[in-house]
Amino acid sequence: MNIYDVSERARVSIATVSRVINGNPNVSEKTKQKVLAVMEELGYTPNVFARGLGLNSMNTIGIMCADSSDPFLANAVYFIERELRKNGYDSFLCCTGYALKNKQNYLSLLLSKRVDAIILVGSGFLEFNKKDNAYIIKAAGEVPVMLINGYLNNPNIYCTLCDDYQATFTAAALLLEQGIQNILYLYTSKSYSGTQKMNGYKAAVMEKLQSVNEDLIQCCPGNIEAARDLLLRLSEGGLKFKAVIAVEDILGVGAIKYAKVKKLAIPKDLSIIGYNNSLLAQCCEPELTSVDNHVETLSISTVSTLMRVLDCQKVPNKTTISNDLNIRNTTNF
Amino acid sequence: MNIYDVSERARVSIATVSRVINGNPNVSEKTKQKVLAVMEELGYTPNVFARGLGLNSMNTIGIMCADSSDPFLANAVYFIERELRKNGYDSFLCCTGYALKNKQNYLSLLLSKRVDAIILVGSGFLEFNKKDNAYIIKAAGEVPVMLINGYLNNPNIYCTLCDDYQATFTAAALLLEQGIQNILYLYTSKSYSGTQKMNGYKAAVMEKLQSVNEDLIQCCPGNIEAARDLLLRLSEGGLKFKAVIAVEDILGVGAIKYAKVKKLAIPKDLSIIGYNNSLLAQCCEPELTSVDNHVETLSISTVSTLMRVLDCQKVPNKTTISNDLNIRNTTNF
DNA sequence: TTGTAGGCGTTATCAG
DNA sequence: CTGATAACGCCTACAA
Repeated sequence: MNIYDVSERARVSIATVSRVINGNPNVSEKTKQKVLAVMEELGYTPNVFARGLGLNSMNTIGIMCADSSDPFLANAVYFIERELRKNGYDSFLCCTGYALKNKQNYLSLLLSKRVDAIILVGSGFLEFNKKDNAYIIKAAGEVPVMLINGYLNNPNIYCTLCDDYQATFTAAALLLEQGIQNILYLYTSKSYSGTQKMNGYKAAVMEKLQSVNEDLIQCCPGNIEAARDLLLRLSEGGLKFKAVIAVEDILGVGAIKYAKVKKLAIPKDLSIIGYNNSLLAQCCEPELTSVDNHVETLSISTVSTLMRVLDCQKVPNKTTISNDLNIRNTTNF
Repeated sequence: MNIYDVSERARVSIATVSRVINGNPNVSEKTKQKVLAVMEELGYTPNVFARGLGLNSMNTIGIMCADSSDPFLANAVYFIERELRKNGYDSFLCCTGYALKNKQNYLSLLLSKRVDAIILVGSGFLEFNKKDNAYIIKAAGEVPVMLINGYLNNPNIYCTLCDDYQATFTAAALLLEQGIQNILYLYTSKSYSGTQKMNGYKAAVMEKLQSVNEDLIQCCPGNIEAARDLLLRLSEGGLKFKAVIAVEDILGVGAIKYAKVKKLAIPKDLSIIGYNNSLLAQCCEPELTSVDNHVETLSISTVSTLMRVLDCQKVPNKTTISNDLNIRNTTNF
């Protein structure tokens, strides 16, 4: 079943069929209807390979995401897909994991599939060591690369970020204003957005207290038990803290579990602020105050920027989305 | 940059280059090394379109998933992707939403991309009205279709399911054995797996009590507030229940929130069992007893079945994975 | 072991 | 408005 079958049955040339398929106006209405009818009758669909061979494009965007079971990333992917669809683009999704080698492999795999652009979802794609980002910059030589929550100032790379610095700055400032001085900061990685968040926290503390206690800045694996146990150890080690700011809701939940073990009242003895405003924040008890980073807006903005890039319009290299605090019951705001 | 450039530079024919690319043994080691070196030097990658045009395959599997922000589905997609990768296949992911029309569109879109098979993740793809499943059966005429948590007995359709009937039967039986007779059953839809779950519940109740009180079977949208409010309304309407079996963890969390409002002790006044053993079950307080439906096993089994199908082996039309109860603190087991 | 040539299904350029 | 024909890049008989 190909264009020849259609042309034969419709008694026209394949060129005419091709014109009808592609909405070329240089076809008489009558011929067009005839061809359309035959295509319908035969259930004909153009072969994407043959088409791609000529056009060298499949109208497809590659999406990379380190872990689609991370609720924040999953949401972002969902919205991005939806927006791409609206614009007539399909997408490949790759769940790469966090290993650099894998990320590189998947990226070249996508390029080898001749995608029209690549979207990297989540700050996990930017390595601390700048040399390790070379593969992204190289890819941008072939197709536009969109970065969500990461920043790389290079040609053909476009970044959309939420203002993580402002978010943790505000969160810390609110706690400090209540007279809470020992704020424990829990982070998982020093990615670009991880660094932004930490800087926001430090700046707020600096502004109010003129110095930062590095003991209050702790790295922790991203699961409930690890966070809970880390806090228990720190507390037993003599560290004093009256509040926790966590860079992910799941760590915030860990802090709640810690409070439960130690029989601390929330927020009286311990205030807790999570990040991402995910479902987890509503599930726990008490419900978690959390930074809402507007993942839907972020996704929509990314896709709309990409569409303009593909349309050869001039667009800014960096777009920042503000975020705000969703206040629930783990803080006394 | 194409096969001709390579052949020219390596001073061999394109056929030889093609042989090297495809690992054909009929190439002298010396020639092979020369070609390999040139390919490396030029950074050559075969064009997938040209390749697909001849072979009519891209080594790509289409995955459809109603909502990748649903934790259960997101997990399944993650594992499926991983397994496909291991087997040398790439994948398209489509997040279709729940509207029939969209599902149909995405399916034909995937077929038009010439995927080698299609995996439908989640019971959300089987409609109650059998006629509405015709598009799936039709697709199976072109490529193998894998169904996860759905069952359709048709040629070229292969189903992998968790034993939902057994799961709810066991859950209900355990509660009944404790003397709890009024078990409220919360479901979200009458999909295939939804029906299986309900039948399991009913069978257990029938066996013990010889009759089922239909008032105890309630449909509820899949979010915390809806579940909480529904239970509040039912309770105020005079309905008595000492336990809740929910077909999703999120509804179980809703039940916990309900108990909190009514100041009911868990599990003393109200036992609750969730489903999927998701992260949510660990986040809430008390932590939720939940059916673990082994999503990783389910995914692995699906992909391995698919690989055998693509390898033209004879495989069963239906594979069932057993599941078990992860007992936490919302029950007194 | 290597090379030649035909075919895969479209699109696009010309010529009519 | 329509048709013939040359790309597009690869694979694979078949021939040497």
